[in-house]
Amino acid sequence: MKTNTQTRGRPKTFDETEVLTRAMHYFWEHGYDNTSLDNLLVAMGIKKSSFYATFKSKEDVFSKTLALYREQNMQYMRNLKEKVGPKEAMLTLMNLTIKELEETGKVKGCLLINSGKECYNRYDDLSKQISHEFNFMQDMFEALIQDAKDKREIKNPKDAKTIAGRYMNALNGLVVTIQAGAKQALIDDLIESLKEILE
Amino acid sequence: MKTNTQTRGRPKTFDETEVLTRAMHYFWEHGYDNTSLDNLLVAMGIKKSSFYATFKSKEDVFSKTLALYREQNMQYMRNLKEKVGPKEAMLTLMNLTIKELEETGKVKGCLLINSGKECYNRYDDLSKQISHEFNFMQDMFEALIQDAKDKREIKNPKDAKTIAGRYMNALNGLVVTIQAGAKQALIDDLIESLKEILE
DNA sequence: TTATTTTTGTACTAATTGGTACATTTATAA
DNA sequence: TTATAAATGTACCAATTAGTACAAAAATAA
Repeated sequence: MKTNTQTRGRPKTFDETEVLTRAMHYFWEHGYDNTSLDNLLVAMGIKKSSFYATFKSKEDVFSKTLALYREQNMQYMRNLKEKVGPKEAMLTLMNLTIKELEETGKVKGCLLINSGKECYNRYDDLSKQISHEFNFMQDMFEALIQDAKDKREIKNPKDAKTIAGRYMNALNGLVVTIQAGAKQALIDDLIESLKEILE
Repeated sequence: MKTNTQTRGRPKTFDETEVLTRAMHYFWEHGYDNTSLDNLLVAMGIKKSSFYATFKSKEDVFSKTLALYREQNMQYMRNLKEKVGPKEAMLTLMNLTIKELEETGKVKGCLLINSGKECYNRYDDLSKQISHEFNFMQDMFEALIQDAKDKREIKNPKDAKTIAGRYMNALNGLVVTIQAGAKQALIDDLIESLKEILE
């Protein structure tokens, strides 16, 4: 069992997860196609030569950021649940979108949903991966709702899978509705309908 | 009042609305950015020179197809309502998506919603137009729901604007959920939830 | 020092993009 | 026939795209 990570030659100066996280945020903001390699390199803070020495391609990096997004989100939700309970953790997903809209006038939406739409029928491998990550996260939401039901935070008699599915569907709907330029009154009512689902 | 549309020179051989309709379907299938001018020309069935003699730019054509989409949809809904009543007309929107999924394994979604997501924060003029067309259609849906309520087809005591907003939101959510690769069980329940909104 | 590895810098490729220029052909009215 | 407008065909443009090649510099272990 050698823990000797010291190898000969110049040591790596950047952390792979760190640059992938930066890439993830750039893809999240701009989408996959609309992210040029040059801009991506600036966002990641590494040069083209280092990029291709570390990763296979732009698609490879995008794929890794999708996995990272799912992973970081699930970690975030686990922590949040410990702090504020499962129902409040679910409501936080919605509240983050509301806050983002109030503060910036825009919403980015879920990276997986955005990428699903963008890659649908165009990038087979990515689409399959997105489906996998999406269902993984959906299962986590279901578990959260089940937890909230067990704790009597949610009275809704429907089963957890149904509640989680409808809540996330309405939330993802809200994002595209905002992005299509809906009026505030409609947005406000959709927020109200989201709360009702978790009652 | 001269109705003499006959002008000197070679008469136009293509109908503007016809080629715009073809352009609309291509944009609907592939999105704005992912539609290259060359492919668009093939879809429209005209040559580049005719294209630029008739339209200003690719964006100009896209903008015109967005208006056309809204117009054709509203016309379609008007006719449908006369035939099957307002509630059934609304349900048809959902049924068309279900049928499309069953028959082709894919869903295109609403052109305005798709374009809203694609143009959001990138194409200012288009975004503004999309917002306009979207709210125009949303108002029509509200009127349809009101009609259905007046005819006692819908018992839901919530006001028409709320019901229309929630129904369309859930339907647009369903599309992105499918495109993200959701499992059939989730899709089926979301369809059930859509029906419940119109009860 | 020397071997090794990372990182950088520069130059390049081939393909694709939306759009322009312009001469030629075709179909009509006068 | 002649003037006119529509349509075609061909050639071009400058910018951008993801990705490659390779030499040089920098940082470490041995």
